[in-house]
Amino acid sequence: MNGDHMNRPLTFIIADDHALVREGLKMLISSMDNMSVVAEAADGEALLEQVAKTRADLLLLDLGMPGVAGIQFISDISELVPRLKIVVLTANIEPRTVRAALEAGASAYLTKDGDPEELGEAIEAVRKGGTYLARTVRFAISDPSRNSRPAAAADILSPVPLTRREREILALVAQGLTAREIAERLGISPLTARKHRENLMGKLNLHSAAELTAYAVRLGLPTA
Amino acid sequence: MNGDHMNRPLTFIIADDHALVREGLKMLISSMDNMSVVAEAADGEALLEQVAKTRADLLLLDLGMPGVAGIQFISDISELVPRLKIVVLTANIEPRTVRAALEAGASAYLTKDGDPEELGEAIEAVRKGGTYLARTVRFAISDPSRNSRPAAAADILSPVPLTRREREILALVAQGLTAREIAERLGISPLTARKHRENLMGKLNLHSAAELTAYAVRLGLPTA
DNA sequence: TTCCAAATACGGCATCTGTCGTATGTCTTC
DNA sequence: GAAGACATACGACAGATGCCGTATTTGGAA
Repeated sequence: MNGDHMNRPLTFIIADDHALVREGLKMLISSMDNMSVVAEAADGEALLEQVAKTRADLLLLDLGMPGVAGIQFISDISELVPRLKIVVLTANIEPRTVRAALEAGASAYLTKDGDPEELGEAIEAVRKGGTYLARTVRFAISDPSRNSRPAAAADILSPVPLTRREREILALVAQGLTAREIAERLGISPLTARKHRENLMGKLNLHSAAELTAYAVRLGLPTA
Repeated sequence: MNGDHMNRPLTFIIADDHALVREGLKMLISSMDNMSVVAEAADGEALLEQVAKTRADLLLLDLGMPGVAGIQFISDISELVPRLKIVVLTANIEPRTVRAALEAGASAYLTKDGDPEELGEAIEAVRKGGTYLARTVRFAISDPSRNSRPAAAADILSPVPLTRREREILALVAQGLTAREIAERLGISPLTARKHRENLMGKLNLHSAAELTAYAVRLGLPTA
């Protein structure tokens, strides 16, 4: 074992909206050599605050947090504090999301149902300046040609950037609101709300409110 | 009270589909006095196996597991092994679900975003033969000691048991299928599929496919 | 300043959905 | 064998949705 990383402990920020999960992760990380958790956050706002206040090396980020508009949040942070390595930790294994997270600046992508050992492997890889992908999502990137998905261009096509408004609409759809309710909530015409929804479905290659809802909930958008 | 609980450690089964979360919970519990985790399970089948094989005192059950048809699973287990105390651990805070879980035989109901201290409090309460409700869901139950007597108007919605077919339909709705697609999948008439869906919404007091989908996904039904 | 993407808004049309009925066959259970 | 729950099936009607257009305003980038 090389002793160079024995000097200064690696410092972590843990961002997850479930306190119990945070606690568990904290114990996991603290039980490793030379690792210490210096901050935690349960929502996007608190996270930004902690990122600014502490000088952590590594951010363990649950993509399913409230106030964390998914991918957008990653690019914001990695632009703001490039020094901070971001390890995404989520249940979402959609190729779209994995690609987008990496392109947004994440250094690693772990899934919650993966082998806990992967956490250590990911940390090691990231510490060395590399990247790491959970075994369960490697197929999403490594070999696109062997991916026998029928859904062609639309599905694959990379980050699928949603506009701010579209993300807002998506979150409301995920709560089960109709176009009319969304329109009322946002103070716009129902027809406009419908159009946004249409555009969303077009971009995501989905074809019903139910599919859109399932997608949004899986993405971790607030559903209540 | 007999002091025999100091001799033998309380034994746990941890059931959660996220390996990382399981690991975290295991460390949390192992760090407590006289507690030990004797088994874990990532899906319903494995859980039943472990329940039969080990003689654990306490089951920490994530309601969002695949193969765990929510509430039904709780009544099955508590009927099979009444000795085993069930602590529900989930993100779902719907009054309906809380009530249903308790009536199905759960001894405690914790939420993942609750204070980690609640885990200890719940275990203590359950060990003594009592029940425990997370602070965030206490509002859901007016009087936890009585559970068979309807009291308020809210009882119209109370723990409505879903039929097997309805749970099946619910899972398909959660995947974004339309009535017609569900009908094809199950080999029944689209009108029948619609009727099942209607009944579902009636029982759950929901009013759109999107709401139904959000509900199903939150319940942890498979969404892909 | 020009240009473009984003947000706004509207309409038509086929289809699906939500809500109300009614009805029949098959089980279990009493 | 009667009662009840469950699964099946159909119809009507209003409203919402999915999909196709078009068009105006606006704010920021080139």
